Amino acid sequence: MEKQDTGDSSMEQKILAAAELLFLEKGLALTSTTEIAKEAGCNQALVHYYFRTKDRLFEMIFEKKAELFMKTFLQISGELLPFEEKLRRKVAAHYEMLLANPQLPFLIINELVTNPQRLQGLKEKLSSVVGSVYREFEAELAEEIRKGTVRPLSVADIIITIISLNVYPFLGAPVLKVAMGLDAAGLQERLRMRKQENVEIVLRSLRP
Amino acid sequence: MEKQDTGDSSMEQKILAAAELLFLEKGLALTSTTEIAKEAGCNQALVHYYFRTKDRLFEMIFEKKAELFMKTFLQISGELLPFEEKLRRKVAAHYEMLLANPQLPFLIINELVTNPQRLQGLKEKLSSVVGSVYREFEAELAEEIRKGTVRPLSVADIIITIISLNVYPFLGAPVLKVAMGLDAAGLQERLRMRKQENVEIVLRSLRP
DNA sequence: ATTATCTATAGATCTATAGATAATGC
DNA sequence: ATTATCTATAGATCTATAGATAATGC
Repeated sequence: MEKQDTGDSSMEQKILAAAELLFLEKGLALTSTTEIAKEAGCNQALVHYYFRTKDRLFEMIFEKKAELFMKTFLQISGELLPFEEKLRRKVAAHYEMLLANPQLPFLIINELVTNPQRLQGLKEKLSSVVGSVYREFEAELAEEIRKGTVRPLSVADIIITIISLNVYPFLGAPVLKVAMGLDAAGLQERLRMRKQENVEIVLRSLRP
Repeated sequence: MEKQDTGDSSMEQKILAAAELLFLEKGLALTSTTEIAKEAGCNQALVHYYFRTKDRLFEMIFEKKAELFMKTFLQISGELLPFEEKLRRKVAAHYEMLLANPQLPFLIINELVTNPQRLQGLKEKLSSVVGSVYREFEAELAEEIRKGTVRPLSVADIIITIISLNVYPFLGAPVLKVAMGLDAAGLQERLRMRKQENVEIVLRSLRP
């Protein structure tokens, strides 16, 4: 038998996992280190022993999640596909990332609204990667507009459309749930079906 | 000279206004009664004298705002207009309400995610009014679908589309600002231009 | 008299650290 | 020896209330 892998079960990892769970649920301000310790199964001092401050712990989790949130658009690029098909896949991939991480939008929006200076760090971290993809998409879009297969639109507008359609249902989930009288399973089902609808709406929004 | 109108300048009103300002900015949890008092220009005990608990004060503001947020769709109904024109106006009116209250979506989403039981009260308060408008819209939509002027879609899907497109830009404002390198004025400008685009996308999403 | 406002404070957090003890690796 | 974990606590909030004083309405 190999030595048991402690990578996921060491107390440090347990604290990280507990913090992620709670931060995703309630955000930074409403989660106490006492609660994190309880969830992880240790005392509160240990949280500080490993991560020094609550803010540093949060930052580690937040940066990882924010990167995930913002980088999804990159995944499909580079492949040799027609514009429409590539876009279709990007929208779907973004939506699938959200289905797998439904609490992500809340974490990010909540934190960036209440604590805008956290954006600065993110910006520097992401601008180089995001910038190149943005320019690639911009060039492809210009070509489509020139050919007349897409109506004149800015990249920014298209991205806002995609993110709005994909992200909002997850942010508004509690409202949707009550407004439509759904339980957790019904909500899940509805969210799953929304993917195709979003792809469809995005494509329609581009037609000349 | 008339006696000065104290309706807006009484300390009670000042506290309410200060609380609204701060709750909209940071939500319930991050706003202290001490801060509200300071903003209103009194001491902290007075906040409790008038409103007993922070939660009751929050609830008064929240319910008013939530009603505003959810009732906008009602405004255009009843008028004798073709379906498309009515929808056009509803989407625009909803967006204009958001332009006038850009922090509203954050307040509501933030609170409903972190404190879902607050939904119960809202549900009872709104279901009767919202229900009737919903059914009216449902009937009109069914008629359009029968005529073949709108592709088969559920009311729920259309409402999700509208709310997603309209609400998200305001929730994501901090991200947009950084992502596009805009200042406050540039953001304002971009948000204003988005109204027409949203109306356009909604109408395109319905075509058969 | 009643209502509005203030000062002071009890009691409940919560974060971060100091210092003691237990576990581990050499 | 070093690292992990615990207990205890200082110091900083923050909410809510009690009780004193000032302002107002009759």
